[in-house]
Amino acid sequence: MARPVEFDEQKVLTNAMEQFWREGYEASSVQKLLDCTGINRGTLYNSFGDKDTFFKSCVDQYNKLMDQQITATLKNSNLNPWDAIGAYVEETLVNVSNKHRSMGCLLVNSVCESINYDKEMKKVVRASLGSIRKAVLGRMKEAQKKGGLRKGLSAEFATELLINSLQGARVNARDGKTGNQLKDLVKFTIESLKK
Amino acid sequence: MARPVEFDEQKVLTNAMEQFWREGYEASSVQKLLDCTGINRGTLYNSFGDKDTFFKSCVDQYNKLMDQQITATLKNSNLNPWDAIGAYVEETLVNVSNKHRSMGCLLVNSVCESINYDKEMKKVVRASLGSIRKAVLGRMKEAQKKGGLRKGLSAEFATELLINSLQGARVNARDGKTGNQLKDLVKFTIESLKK
DNA sequence: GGCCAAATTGAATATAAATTCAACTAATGG
DNA sequence: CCATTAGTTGAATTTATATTCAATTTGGCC
Repeated sequence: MARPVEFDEQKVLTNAMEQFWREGYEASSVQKLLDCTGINRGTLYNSFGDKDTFFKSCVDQYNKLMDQQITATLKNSNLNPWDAIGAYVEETLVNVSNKHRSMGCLLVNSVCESINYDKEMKKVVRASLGSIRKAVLGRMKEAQKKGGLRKGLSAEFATELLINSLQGARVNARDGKTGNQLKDLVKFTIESLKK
Repeated sequence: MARPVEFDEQKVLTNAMEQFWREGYEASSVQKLLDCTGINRGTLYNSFGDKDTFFKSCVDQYNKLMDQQITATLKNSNLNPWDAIGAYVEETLVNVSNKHRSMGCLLVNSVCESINYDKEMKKVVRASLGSIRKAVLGRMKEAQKKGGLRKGLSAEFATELLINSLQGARVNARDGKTGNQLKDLVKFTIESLKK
């Protein structure tokens, strides 16, 4: 029937995602996206739409990456709440390539660059932040039920505290801190939440 | 002798600083900088150099703002270390206009957007982060000397923990959190550092 | 084998970006 | 009151940028 696609959609999305992640939306020109993906100008527009649409697809790709990490750690029912949270920190800050770590977090970066994003774009950016929050909150509630949360602390506030620490770490990651330095920072926060 | 300058340098720098702060370096076109400062194209290049140079001057302007806050709080010798740190948090997260709070921190935003900045640009961006760190560290050492720092905690590590929390708060500020919500997050971190 | 549907290509277009510059303007001192 | 010095102006230039499109290619199906 029709001519088959030549590019590998996953590879294209992953490479473009890394470009946006490293340099942000504004500094990632279409030319740079073509260079890093290896696809042609027209192919990009034909298969992925304009730059805005493509960016949203790349954020979706990032969300999948995050979801994999969340599923393997926070949502791992073999782990107790604190171990799951610890595993998530280990996974996202330490067991990650230097390349990825030094780029921080695409979502955090986007929030810091975002003002001109349209409604839908902001929605996509916040979706993943929301799913991390939700997964953490579930574990915090569980920890609380088991009596493992410091007294006077709500599961909701504990969640915000952890996420604040994680987001700070993602900024510090871009500023050159090592995986272990970042882990130590967040682990201290976690200890302060435990009973 | 010569024709006197018509623009107010401080106002120009402040308005341009806010433009870069809100939208970042890449999204702030020279046209936008002309619009928000009210000066003419040629005047900008004549008096402030090219966009890179102008941006550096705006970061310097931001550094002055930060230094004022640091001087009034962290370096206020009438306050004990923890009160000085608390006052700094109050000053930067609560006693600040909604406009400024919602933009987060120019330096944090720049770190998250920075990859293309040249050496000198990164140097300027990091200068202020360094001066906050230094001022906090001074107070942490003082707190430690007075026996106010939690045992087993070095002044250096406590400083990194506080700054991590503050940087997380600056990201959350851009995500819409209120001054009090941000303060609560950072204050909890501070409490976890005290004896 | 020839035809069709869809993918690929890169040149062409349109718009916006950063920067330069020559003409113009304003205040001051001789 | 003119010459001088420096500031102001916006049009002109150059370079990027995003996007479109008509021509071309490809592989399967009748």
